[in-house]
Amino acid sequence: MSKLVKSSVEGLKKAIENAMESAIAAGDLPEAALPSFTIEIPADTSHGDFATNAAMAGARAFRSAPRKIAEAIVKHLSLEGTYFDRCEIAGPGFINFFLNHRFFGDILKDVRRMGDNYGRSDYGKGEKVMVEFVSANPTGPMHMGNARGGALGDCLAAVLDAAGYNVWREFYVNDAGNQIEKFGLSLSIRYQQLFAGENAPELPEDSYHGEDILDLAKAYAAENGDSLMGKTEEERRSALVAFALPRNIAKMKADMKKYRIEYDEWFLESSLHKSGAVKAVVDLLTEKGLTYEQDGAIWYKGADFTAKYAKVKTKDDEQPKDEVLVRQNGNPTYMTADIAYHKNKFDRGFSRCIDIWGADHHGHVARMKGAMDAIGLDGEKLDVILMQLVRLMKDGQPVRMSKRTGKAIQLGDLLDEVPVDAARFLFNMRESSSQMDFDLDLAVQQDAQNPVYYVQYAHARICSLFRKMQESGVTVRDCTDEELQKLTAPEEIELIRHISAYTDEIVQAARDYDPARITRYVITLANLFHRFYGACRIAGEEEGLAAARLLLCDAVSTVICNVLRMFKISAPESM
RNA sequence: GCGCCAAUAGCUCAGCUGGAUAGAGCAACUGCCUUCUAAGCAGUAGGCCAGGGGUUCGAGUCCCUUUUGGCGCGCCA
Repeated sequence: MSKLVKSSVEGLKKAIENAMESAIAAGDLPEAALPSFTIEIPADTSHGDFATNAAMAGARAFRSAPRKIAEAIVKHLSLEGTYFDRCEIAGPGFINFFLNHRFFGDILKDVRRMGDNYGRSDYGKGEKVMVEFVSANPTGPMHMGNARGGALGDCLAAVLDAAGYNVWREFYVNDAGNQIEKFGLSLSIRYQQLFAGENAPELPEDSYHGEDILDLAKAYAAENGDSLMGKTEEERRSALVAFALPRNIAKMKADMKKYRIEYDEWFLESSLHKSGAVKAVVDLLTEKGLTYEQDGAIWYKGADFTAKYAKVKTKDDEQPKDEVLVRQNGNPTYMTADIAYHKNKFDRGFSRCIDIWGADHHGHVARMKGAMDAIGLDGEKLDVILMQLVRLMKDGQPVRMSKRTGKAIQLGDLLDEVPVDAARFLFNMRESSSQMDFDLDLAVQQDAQNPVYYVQYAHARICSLFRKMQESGVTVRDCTDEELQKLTAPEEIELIRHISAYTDEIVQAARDYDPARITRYVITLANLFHRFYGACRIAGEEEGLAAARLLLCDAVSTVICNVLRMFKISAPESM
């Protein structure tokens, strides 16, 4: 919360508690432990600026009707030294509080003073947190789901940063394991098909059928000819993977950069295998007596650890299954590497790790958290955000997005068509837990009906207004309290009230891992501004009032810019 | 079968740890530019918050259940 709002709310809470104590002492309320109650902002402003349910919450403790309790509280309430100048009892027993007008002026002064830093807080106390997101397989191009994950992860990281966390963005590259095997196989067959025609093997059903594989094989052939035809299958695959993988990774980096996402680190899974960290996990679990061998594979006895984070199966015949750590063929599974990866993260000093996964990975969540406990870490410190998958809609019809069909719209294609501003904004309008349709037609529309333009337009309008005022020598300036008192129109008050909530919105978005909250916030801010703009004029008004309104516009501009900058969306000065 | 996510206006979705008369944007209809950007504003209309139980001062919100949709339950990742 901004300091002003915070001190107002905390001061109010204290005042109410004091009032209850006084009421008890005076015999107006029976002896009882003080109930816990909340202070909230009423939806309807005629119910005051803040309201408390203290009287209703205390109905049971004080064994009395809420309105009677409210009367006792109000009788002993002192608003001395707070921003509130009156209160009233309403409805079933709410006590509504009305802010002194001085509060609104002070908010504007606060915004002007803090500027780019308005909205930032020390809520996170500098805690080191990692947000790992996208982490797409490097075996093929990124898709729509990665576009949502990218916008979500990057903006969540930005929100955490603004809320006072020390944030690290990371991309985990699965450049090892089965998928890479399959990648090599697919490349090898495509390569052979280029030279051997009908004599070449067919692509197996479960390999990669996308055009990108063929393109990579062709690119290799163009540079190196048919030299691999005479080599062994193993040599051919490793040469092709060594050629293709860096290209795919470079493409992912380029796409992410185009999407305005800069990672602190691209972490290679292969490094965990090379360093022995994966094997060390198996050894560690074995030391703890949590492994056994069966059918030539090494298994993890993790059912009890997993159970802590998942609902336990009720039926006796459905025991939670153990997991394979090392396959019969000697290769560790994805899970083993992932345990090693998360151990590595915590070893690097992150006190909290946030992973953004597609909803199709939800079965993995409880296992990974449990595994953290199993290796002596704390599964509670691993937070997984499950993102429901995106459906791409075009002409009202869903477009399929399978990597293997080769027909799917890829992230790169999307960014060629859709402006980055629009993509980042639209993907952050829905909270991660809801399935969403991405309307391609709407996103591509640059002129109208696209919410990102609604917000940008509010900013451009303010800039234009400033230019206009500048022509007659008027610029934004500090205002006296007396001048700020002139902002009394409902449109002005509503707008300032919303501005005052910004810092708290960021804290809540950080707490809930929900950056979409800020997107909605800024849309509402734009809406309130447009209403204000329609109702209140500046040019031609009395000088003091004009100056106060100009300061209000400046505060709106500051908040819109701060949001858009945080989300890496441009804020044009004219449209 | 078991589990995860969801179900709110014609459509897409908000609704903050349970609060007062359930909101917004599209779409529809009616108004508003000789004055700061009409990419805007004001207004009208639109609802058994999927159904049914329960918890309490009070439920769209919490619990149980039914129905419907999406996604999982691999020596895949």
